[in-house]
Amino acid sequence: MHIYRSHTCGALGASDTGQTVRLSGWVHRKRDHGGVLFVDLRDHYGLTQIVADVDSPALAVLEALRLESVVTIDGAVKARAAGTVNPNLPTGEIEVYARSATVLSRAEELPLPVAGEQEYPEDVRLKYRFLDLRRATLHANIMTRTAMIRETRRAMEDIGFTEFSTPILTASSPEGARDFLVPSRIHNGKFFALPQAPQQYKQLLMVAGFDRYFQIAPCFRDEDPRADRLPGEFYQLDLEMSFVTQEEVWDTMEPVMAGIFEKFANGKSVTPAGQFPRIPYAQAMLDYGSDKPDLRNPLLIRDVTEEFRVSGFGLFEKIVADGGVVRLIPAPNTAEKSRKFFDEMNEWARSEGHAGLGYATRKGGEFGGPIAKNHGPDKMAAVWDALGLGPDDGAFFAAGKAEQAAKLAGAARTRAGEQLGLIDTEAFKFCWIIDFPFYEWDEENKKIDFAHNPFSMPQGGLEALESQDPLTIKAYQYDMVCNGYELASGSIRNQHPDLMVKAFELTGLTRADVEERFGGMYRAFQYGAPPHGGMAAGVDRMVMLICGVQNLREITLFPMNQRAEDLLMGAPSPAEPRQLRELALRVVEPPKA
RNA sequence: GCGGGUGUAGCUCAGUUGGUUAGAGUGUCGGCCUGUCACGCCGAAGGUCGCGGGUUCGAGCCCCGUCACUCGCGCCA
Repeated sequence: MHIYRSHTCGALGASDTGQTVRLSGWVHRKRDHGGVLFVDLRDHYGLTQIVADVDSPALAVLEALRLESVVTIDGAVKARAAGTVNPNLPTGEIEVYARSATVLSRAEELPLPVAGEQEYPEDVRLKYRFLDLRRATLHANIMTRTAMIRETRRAMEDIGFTEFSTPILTASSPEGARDFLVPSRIHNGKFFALPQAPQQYKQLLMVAGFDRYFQIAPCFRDEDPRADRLPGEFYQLDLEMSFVTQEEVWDTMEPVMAGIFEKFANGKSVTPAGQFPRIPYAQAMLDYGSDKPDLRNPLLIRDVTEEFRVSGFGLFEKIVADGGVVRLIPAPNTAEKSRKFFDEMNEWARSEGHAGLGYATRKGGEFGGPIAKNHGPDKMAAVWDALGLGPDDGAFFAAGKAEQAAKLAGAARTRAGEQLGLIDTEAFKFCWIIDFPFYEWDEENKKIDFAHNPFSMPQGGLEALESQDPLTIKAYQYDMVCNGYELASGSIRNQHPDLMVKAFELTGLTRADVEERFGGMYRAFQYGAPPHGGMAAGVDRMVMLICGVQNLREITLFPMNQRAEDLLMGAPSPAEPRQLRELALRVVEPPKA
């Protein structure tokens, strides 16, 4: 017999009754009845109940053992008596009567319980991540993550994509996020950068003629994290295609993404491939107040600017007169909601830094609230009729400059949908947000800057760049959005050197700047570059959605904390003086003690 | 860098208007228990109420500062 096990802890069933077996695993739980002891023995595959009574030498061994110690059990499979079968356990029809128990590794008192799902402080979980990872939910999430990545690879290869690994030590990109730098020993004073994304490499692969590339790519950005944004490093499904239009990218990737989600959605509905709504950016900002709308929320923002151009409500009238807008967020069937509900929404808006969120209540056709009083019931009724709102529908109002009002309206739409229980939690609703603006106004530096990817193709090409107001130019640039999360971002790339230079010139850079900063790609485009485009999808976010968790740490093996520290490995840490000497580096501000 | 929330036993949390000795559950340790599966019963240990200052006869509770964690804003082409 194998020295550690004949079966795993998830393998035995009624048909194995009578067999002599050997199991190894962790002591998950103990139930000590004095004369008889039950141990739930756990491994990766499952739990098996071990029994030891006074006739077994295993009793004394197991009684003295702490939870999470590792043991080998020799014993016999016994069918459980009627009434003692555990229907909640796959191995619940049997138990193993222990003849002997061999301790392989003793556990100290645990800083973190493995059995059960009690919440535990983040720092303890991260410091003892190896224990945390034994816990059932996290363990299963990690397996789901790996299964999803395997499925992604299979799906991409099935439709003719080839996976390539691109360099991790590469050049700093002057645009975008803060880089992680790696000092060069051979070239003192010079630095590698870890890639924020394989963007330039994948475009070079298209120039090199590989046609369809993908990679489950590690990406590195030295920016502050969020619950849905890991500090330091994360993974993307990165892909690029040659000789394609943006519609072909969408048509190619809808089946891949819908397919992965359907496979792991566990009964939840998924927007079918071929039916992802394609919503222009400007429309999304009007209807949802966001470029990553949650389509599970049925509420639609309405523009009521014209209705308040002449109004007894002086505040809104003035805002409209000053060129601002008024947006309405319906609050359906809120006649029975207390005043408190509406007031709390207003307080919330103020706490988010907005001037305030107006509201009007309606009950049986009667309007309430200050906006309705001042605007007048007849004019309010006209608004309600025009928008098709009902006699028991209230509404929230966001007024101000177009951009701020849209942002507030979008946040209020999300919050109202949540508070009113309108979000369908059993669905994954996908859409594309398309036609992003190519440029935006950089208020800080008082200049035009790229709104998104500077390598995107502007719609209208060179002609648009030369003749149009830059801020009105759109890009062949798109995001894939699911349930309010930006899951992927992509574009058709600009592969014409002159067009590229012109695009950068409008942001204040020169041809020489472009040649210097993007030399490799600029050179590549001189020697026959195919039209190409692609996208990159956040693998971590996909797994997070499927696992139904709100935080990326619940689906990541060894995450860093919010201050970008690895508490398990103790990173980052000071460098040895010898290392610094070799690199010709000096730490000028010593780390705080 | 900025804003919100939290901080009380190892952990999850309660603690009234500022009032005597700060509690519960869980875990740990000890004892009992032959059919449990979140086993049960008895007992014990375990607290600088994050830290510093202030107000007060009296502070876990009020005020100021600070630190940590966390969520968000900035940032993330």
